Parts: sequence; structure tokens; C-alpha cells
Amino acid sequence: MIDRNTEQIILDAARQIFIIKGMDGARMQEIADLAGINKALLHYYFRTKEKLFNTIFNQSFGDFFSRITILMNSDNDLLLKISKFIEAYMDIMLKNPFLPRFIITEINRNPQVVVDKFNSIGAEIIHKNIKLLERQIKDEVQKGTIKYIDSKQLISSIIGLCLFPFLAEPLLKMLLFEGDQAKYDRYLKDRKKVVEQIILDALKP
Amino acid sequence: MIDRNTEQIILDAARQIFIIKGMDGARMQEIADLAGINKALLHYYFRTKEKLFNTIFNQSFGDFFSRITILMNSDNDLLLKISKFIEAYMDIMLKNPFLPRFIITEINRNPQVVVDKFNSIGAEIIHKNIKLLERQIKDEVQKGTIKYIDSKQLISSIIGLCLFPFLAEPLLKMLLFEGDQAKYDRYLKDRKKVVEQIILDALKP
DNA sequence: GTCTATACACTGATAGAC
DNA sequence: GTCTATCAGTGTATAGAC
Repeated sequence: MIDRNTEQIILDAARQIFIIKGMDGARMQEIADLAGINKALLHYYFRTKEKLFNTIFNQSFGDFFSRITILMNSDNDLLLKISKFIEAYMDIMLKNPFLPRFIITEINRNPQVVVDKFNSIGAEIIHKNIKLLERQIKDEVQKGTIKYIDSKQLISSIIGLCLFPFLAEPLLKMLLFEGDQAKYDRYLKDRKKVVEQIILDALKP
Repeated sequence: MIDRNTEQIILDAARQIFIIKGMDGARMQEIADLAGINKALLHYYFRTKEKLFNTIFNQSFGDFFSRITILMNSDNDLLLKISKFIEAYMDIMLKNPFLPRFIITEINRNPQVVVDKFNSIGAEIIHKNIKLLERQIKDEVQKGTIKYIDSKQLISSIIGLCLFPFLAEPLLKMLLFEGDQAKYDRYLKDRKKVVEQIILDALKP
């Protein structure tokens, strides 16, 4: 009925196109060309462009969040947990540098759909983990182990520091590195330690 | 020849649509409807969709950078300059919350065009200001007034901390605030001081 | 300057042969 | 499962009347 190999080839091609051009900008013809097949076969496997897109988006989005959840699940000491989170998070992004922009772009196009997908993928477990992390932060603040900072501000700062270089890559590369890719890669590589340092300084009592 | 009033109405409508839906997702019909005119008139004023889009994008992009340039031009002491920058930058974004996502989305679609536009808008003056700021950072590091940090890492961290809440708004609102807009507005309002605190802590020798 | 009507191109989707 | 050919819908753009 379905050739898993062909299906995978289509998904790989679709992912590349959708991630760069987004749902609206992507063309079925482009995807077919990249996959080395014709349009009709795309529809044979996925019926509509929207279904194909949703498959890609759900994969990426689900992957994105499940990895984060795993990261948060460790029951380490807070500072160690944060350090490990930053390191692992940056590693994931280095392997999927277009993912953040893809998700943000799609959010821009249709925020509601993203919220719905998030809920269908497993909002509860993620919420639970975030609440847990927030509680941990508040406890440490209470104990005086770390300086006062609002837990939501801290979490968004960590993620923002990690993601921004990927979200704004072309701009930063142009503004700071005169378009030099090698220098930008070096910057990305160094980023882990910098983010860790900034966050730890911010928490030092 | 051209009714400046009608032109402005069209631009306002086009901006709203393009900023949310992007170049590919926007429809001329939608823009015409929002402007209260018909499609033909859009073409009378701007000939093509692409020209209309470029007008909007260049305005937004140019505005975005010229404001930043002005901010950087003050010859204050570094720490004061950074504090003032964060404050003014956040104020600009609070007034144009969709701007960062609009620019990132367009970058994703066509990075080269963005680079070209950047160069045509006035890359030299911006580069000059960035180099100046980098020099200032390096000098202060040298003098020991601030702790060592790579100047490019510092600059991107400041901007990232400011912009991320706007870039990822729907996600953050959902993940951290259960979709509560009022809470999110409060978070944004507090953000200035948090970013300032984080950066100043990172620079404390 | 502004409208209605329409031309023209493109793209998603399907029919049907192999 | 895979292809070629084709349809139907949509969207940009223009022609021409007022």
C-alpha cells in the first residue's frame, strides 16, 4: 500500500522546503522536484498540501518540545540543571538550526493553530515540568541560594539567549561578522559557555 | 496624480496584513478590503504586490535600524549607554510588537533580499556604530571596569533578551502564562529592568 | 482617481493509463 | 505505486468606462 522509503523521501524533501519557505511560500512542484518524483505522487501519499505540512510541523514541533521536556526532567540541583539544559539545548539547535525560525514563522502566520497543536501534543506534561522548574527556582530564591529573579523572566531569558542566535542568524551574521560563516560558526560554538556564564552571574547572590 | 491620503490608507492596510501574514500569505483582496477600496486601485498606486510589499518592508526595516543607530550614537559611559539602550529598545518594541517577527519571517523566506536591503538602506553608518560600541566594550574590558566578555556575544545577548519575548510571544504566553494576556503584558513591562539587571550582573568585575 | 469586468498565469488536486 | 494529462479554483494584473 505505502512504500515507506518513498514516503520518507517525500517527508525529507517537504521538510527542507517548508522549513525555508513556510506553508504559504512552498510549492508542491518544488517538493516533488526535490524528492525526484512528480506532484501526483505527493497527493497519493498525503492527499493535500495542508496534510503534508501538518505532518512536518507536528514532527518538528513535537520533537522540539519532547526534547525540552526530557531535559527538564532531571532532578539535579538547580544550577547544574540549568547548565546541563543550556548545553543540551544548544546542541539540539546546532543540529536543527532552522527549527526555531520555522516554528516562529508558522506562529506568526497562525498562532491559534500552534496553540491547538501544542495542546494536542501533550501540553499537560510540559506544563507540569515548567511548574516544577518554577517551584524549584522560587525555593532557591527563598533559601537565598540564588538572587531574586522572577521565575518566568529567568526561564524566558535562558531560552531567549540560546535561541536568538538561530532566530536572527542572517541579521547577526551580517551586522556583526560581515557575513563570514566561519566566524559565525565559531560564535555559535562559544555561545553555550557565554549563556551559562551570563545566567550564573545573574543568579549569584 | 496621487492622492496622498489614499496612498497612506493603502499603506496602513498593507502593513497590517503583511506583518501578520507575510509576503506569501497576504492577499491583495484582503488589503483592498481592509483599506475599503478595490484591488484595481492597489495596482494603480503600487503596480505590483511585490512593490507594495517592498515599500512596507523597507519602511519597517529602515525604521527598525535607524532607531537603533540613534540609540547607539550617544556618547555616554558604557554601562549607562547599555541601560538607556535597553530601555529605549524595549519601548520601541512595545509600540511595534509585531515588527521583530515580521522581519525574522521575511529573513527566513529570503535572506539574500534582506541583506541587499540592509546594504541599500545604509549599512555603513550602522557598521560604524557597531564597531564603535565593540571598541568601547573592549576598552572597558581592558581597563578592568567590566568583566571579560566577547563584544559580539554581549551585543547579541542584549538584543536577544529584549527581542525574544516579542519573537516568541504566543509560545511564551501559552507555556508560562496559560494564555493570559494581562499577565503577559505585565511580564513585558517588567522585562526592561530584568534585562538591565542580567546584563549589569554579567559585566560586574 | 476610482470602479467593474476580465484576461492570464499558476498551483493544488484529480482522472486514468501503465 | 508511479506516471502523464488535465481540470478547477484562485490570485495578480490590466483594460476600459465613468
